[in-house]
Amino acid sequence: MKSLTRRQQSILEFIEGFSDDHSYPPTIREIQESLGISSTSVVDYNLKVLEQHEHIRRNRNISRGIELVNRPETRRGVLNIPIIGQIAAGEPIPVPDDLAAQEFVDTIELGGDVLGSNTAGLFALRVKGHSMVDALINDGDVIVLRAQQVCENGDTVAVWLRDEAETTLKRFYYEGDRVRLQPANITMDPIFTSADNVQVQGKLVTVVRPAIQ
Amino acid sequence: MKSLTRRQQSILEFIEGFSDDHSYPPTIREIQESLGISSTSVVDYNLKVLEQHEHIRRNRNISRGIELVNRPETRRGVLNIPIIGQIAAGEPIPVPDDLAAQEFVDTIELGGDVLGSNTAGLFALRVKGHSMVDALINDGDVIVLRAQQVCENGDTVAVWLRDEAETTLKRFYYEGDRVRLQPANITMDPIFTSADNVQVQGKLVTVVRPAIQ
DNA sequence: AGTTGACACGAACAGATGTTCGATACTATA
DNA sequence: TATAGTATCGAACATCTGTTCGTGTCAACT
Repeated sequence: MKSLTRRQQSILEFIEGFSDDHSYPPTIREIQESLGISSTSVVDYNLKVLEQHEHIRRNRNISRGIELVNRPETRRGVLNIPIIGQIAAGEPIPVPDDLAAQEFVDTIELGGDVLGSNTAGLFALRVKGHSMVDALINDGDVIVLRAQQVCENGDTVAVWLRDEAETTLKRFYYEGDRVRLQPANITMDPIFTSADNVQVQGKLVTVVRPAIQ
Repeated sequence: MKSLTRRQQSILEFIEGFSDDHSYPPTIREIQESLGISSTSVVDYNLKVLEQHEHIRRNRNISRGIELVNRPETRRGVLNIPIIGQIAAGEPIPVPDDLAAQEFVDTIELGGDVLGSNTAGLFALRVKGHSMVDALINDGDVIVLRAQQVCENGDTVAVWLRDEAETTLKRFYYEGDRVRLQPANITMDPIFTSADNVQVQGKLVTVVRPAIQ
């Protein structure tokens, strides 16, 4: 690949800088004036070169139709999970539907490496109280769940225990007609209950204990 | 704050979606046509409302001059913390200097909202073993530390206990000539030791239990 | 000298785009 | 009913903006 002219390089850099400052790319004339180029056609010419070298992509007849390719900042991979409510032992788990009308939702920002591959249907809850120490989860922790009503053996899930009227977070195992709920803390004993007493609300994906100051 | 009209909400969502698909915001007419609105002035009217509610910022007489505010994806503040090693009860804590020669370091990607304001000198360690259940930290968790040799009362710190030759993670309290190390798990008892037996290695900032599949 | 290709220049055109204005419909309230 | 506030509509206007075209410069090569 042929290397870029000084002018082409500075145009590329300007586009990057401009896109960072604003949330949109520059127009041809903005490039022209900022770099002191005498004509828009010069910018156009060099943009065509940059396009051939696949540094940018252009959408014709579209204002500001310049897209940067290979832009690391453009890479997805950072997700904002909405924290849609709290989770406490004695309360049912809020589910994503509840946030339909909500305007301002707190979010937690996590990289894709933390969340794993499947990032669909994720939501987060802030844990209130010390009821989940057996899952090694502290007061104030944020847990990220995937909304689902069924799960596989071995999944760590948030379940609502109907008889006990409480929420808990355990590993889930079908064992014949009953269910074994195994705490993550290996020093603690499992609880057994009937299958129709447990209502799976979501599968645990990640736990975050945010900024301890 | 007054809540948004259905139309205003869909306009906002369209701008977000459009900005994600392309790397630039839509024009007023693109909003109009995509949402089946009869006139550009309606879009303009509603954009003004969105601007007053500070959902967007507008640059006048500028094509595609719509900037999304509070756009988490646009915010900087995503940090890659290097995971420089493991932490286990029986081993000293690796410190950032050790990674001088390292080329390939695993990292963990966290948003600024998780890390708090001071993000200088952060590094991460993967926890090996169940020796830190008393700090509600599981095998496989990643802890983010700030490298420092001193700390204040109440800080949760990673310390090396010389006599016991082990690493632990506790809240730290000077008490006269001795030190009280308090587990995060409220059901467990503190340990007391002399001040010169404890060597502070870093202050705990965040704990992450990555992707439980 | 002549040719070629890369790059630049200036001007003009056509369409894209933000803005504005007058008018209308709807709703809640006095 | 009258009034005010909100939301919508259609049209026109003034720029903004991408594109194109003819021309010019310069270095490399024949």
